[in-house]
Amino acid sequence: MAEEKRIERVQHVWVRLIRAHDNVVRKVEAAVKAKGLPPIEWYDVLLELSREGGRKLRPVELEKELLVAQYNLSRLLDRMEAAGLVERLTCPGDGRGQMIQATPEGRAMQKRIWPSYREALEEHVAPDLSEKDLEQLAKLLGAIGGHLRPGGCGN
Amino acid sequence: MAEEKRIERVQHVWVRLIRAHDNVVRKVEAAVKAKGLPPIEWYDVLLELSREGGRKLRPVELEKELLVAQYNLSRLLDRMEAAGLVERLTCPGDGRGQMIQATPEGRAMQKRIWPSYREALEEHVAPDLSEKDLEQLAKLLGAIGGHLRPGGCGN
DNA sequence: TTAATGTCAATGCAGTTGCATGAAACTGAG
DNA sequence: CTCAGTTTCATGCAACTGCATTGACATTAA
Repeated sequence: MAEEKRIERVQHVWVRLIRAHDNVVRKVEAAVKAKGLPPIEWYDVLLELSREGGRKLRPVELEKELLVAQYNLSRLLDRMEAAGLVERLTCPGDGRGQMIQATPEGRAMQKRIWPSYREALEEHVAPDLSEKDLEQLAKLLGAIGGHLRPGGCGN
Repeated sequence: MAEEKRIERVQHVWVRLIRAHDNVVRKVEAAVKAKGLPPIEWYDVLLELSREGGRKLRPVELEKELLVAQYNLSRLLDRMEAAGLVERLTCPGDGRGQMIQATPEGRAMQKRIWPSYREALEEHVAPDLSEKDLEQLAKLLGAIGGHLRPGGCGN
């Protein structure tokens, strides 16, 4: 019965987590796409590569930062490379690996995406929640997911 | 500056919402799949069909309940029908539509899935949160997503 | 009734994901 | 050094998704 009560609450969280995620992600993606900008994951890659004033990263590292499966990242980088936003450099000291680096176009694209992205977040992520609630929600969600670096524009 | 503070918090929520969702969904799906059971969306369909002691639903209605795109639902039902879990009946009074109904196998499958599903939820959704926190989290998430019916086993 | 419009569901196609595997390169024990 | 085991990244294939469209029927207005 204490058990019953618990599972019920867990279910509430489960259902609403999925619903909230769908709701928010769909809206933000739609807003960004509506401006003719690339998908959010592209931004995430570019953001990671722009940290600390621009850096090279191994795909393996990106994988961990971004929570993307290896084969998906491989193909995501294919697409971004084809679009001229990132380069694959040979990796000194490890012949298997590579270093991924944003091209100038990639950096420009990141800067170009950010305003729209930011606007979409403000508009669609919890527009009705108070500052206090936002903070509380972030804290509770943080207890569920692993840790993640802050988002933003990288500046 | 008040604006700055706000967007920062919004971003925290955004990032953690995605991270939490990924984390939880991936684990629950993996756990259920590991037992050779069908994907979660199949359960969701069967659950909806089992409410109120078993009912027929139009795809359009399922669509709204389940937050699935029309074309995806159409094909999801293809698969479930092929697996013998649901039937498409002709819809009296509307020649375009159809009524979806769980077969006996479908109802059996739903009952068979539930224990594993429940166990996975208990284990992977917020295992470290107190009852109070769960309730709070559900409330805050509820403010973000639209409303949704409770999950569970339908009994 | 008819014509225009709207709703329900299916489908072709291209793009994406998951899974399993493979090839190349690194590592470390002997 | 050599070989077994591991890590890094790519890829063939099947399944799934999103988008656009179609076809069938329903509804409304005239």
